[in-house]
Amino acid sequence: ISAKMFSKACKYAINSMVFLATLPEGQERAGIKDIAFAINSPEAFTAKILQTLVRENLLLSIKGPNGGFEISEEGRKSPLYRIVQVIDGDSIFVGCALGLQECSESHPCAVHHKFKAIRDHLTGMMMTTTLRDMALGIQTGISFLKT
Amino acid sequence: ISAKMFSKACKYAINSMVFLATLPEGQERAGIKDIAFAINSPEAFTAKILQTLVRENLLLSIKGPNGGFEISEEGRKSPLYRIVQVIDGDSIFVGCALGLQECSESHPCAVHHKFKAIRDHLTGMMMTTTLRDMALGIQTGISFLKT
DNA sequence: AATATAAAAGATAAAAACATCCTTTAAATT
DNA sequence: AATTTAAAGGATGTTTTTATCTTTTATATT
Repeated sequence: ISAKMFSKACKYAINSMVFLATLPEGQERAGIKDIAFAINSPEAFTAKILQTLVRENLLLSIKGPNGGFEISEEGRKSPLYRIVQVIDGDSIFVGCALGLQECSESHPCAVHHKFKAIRDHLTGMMMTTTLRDMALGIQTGISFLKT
Repeated sequence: ISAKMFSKACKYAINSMVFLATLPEGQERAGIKDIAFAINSPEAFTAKILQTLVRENLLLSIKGPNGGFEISEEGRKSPLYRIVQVIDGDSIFVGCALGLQECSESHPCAVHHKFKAIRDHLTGMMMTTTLRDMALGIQTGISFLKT
């Protein structure tokens, strides 16, 4: 058994978006093959996930020769939070750590307050982190998309 | 798809331990039926999880009439961190948020530093939170194990 | 010793997540 | 218009997680 902050689908989604964000102006489009290679993910599965991002208007997709995916206006303005929300829902940001159906200030689980601090920390970070920040790290060789 | 800080198995493990920690001196043992009822979990599945906790010496189990589970010496001294580690492993504390196999200071993912802060926050909290703390909240009616 | 109780162990099943493959649709090029 | 390219959509398969059921083992009581 293994706990995870994000699902694999979500990790692929984030890395795909970051990769697309690293592409230079004028050629900001990439096909699924290139994306999957860049982030070392299974191609078909990644394609499915990108479909969701397209449906949710974070990506644009173009069919046919020279087609591919690119980040939409909305995607460019969206915080990391939004990608997670679209793929994993927001249970990681609001759900009870111990599984209580109704966990709140008035009916808290045994670690409600301590966890709230962590969730808020996480939420704040995800709300303020942008693709641009992340892409910049990749572009300058400070951070990496694979291995 | 849904991300989760802890697996269900782990939540059941934690809640079971907390419930056992709330039992008064002299009758600190409970059977699987009582435990599962107290934390609103599936009985058979919870039993499996407790087996692991017994194997890892966080719990003692006694078979036969008046048998059941109780927290071991080691269990009583262990931080919440240990329960998670036993059931979910420590990937939540050390794993890469974006799935990089080798994610480190020298080869970081795009959110390595920001996530490190959160993981450290989480780890610190889990290392310092004790069953006793949690049980006290339950006993005083400040916090809850179910609904 | 026989019986009842309760956990351990093992087999099996259901659901969710992860993943692939094949067909269809849309767009560009010849 | 025919052909090629590439994503969308649908069906299907695999693995992991969650869950249940049955049999076995250990302990206490009669």
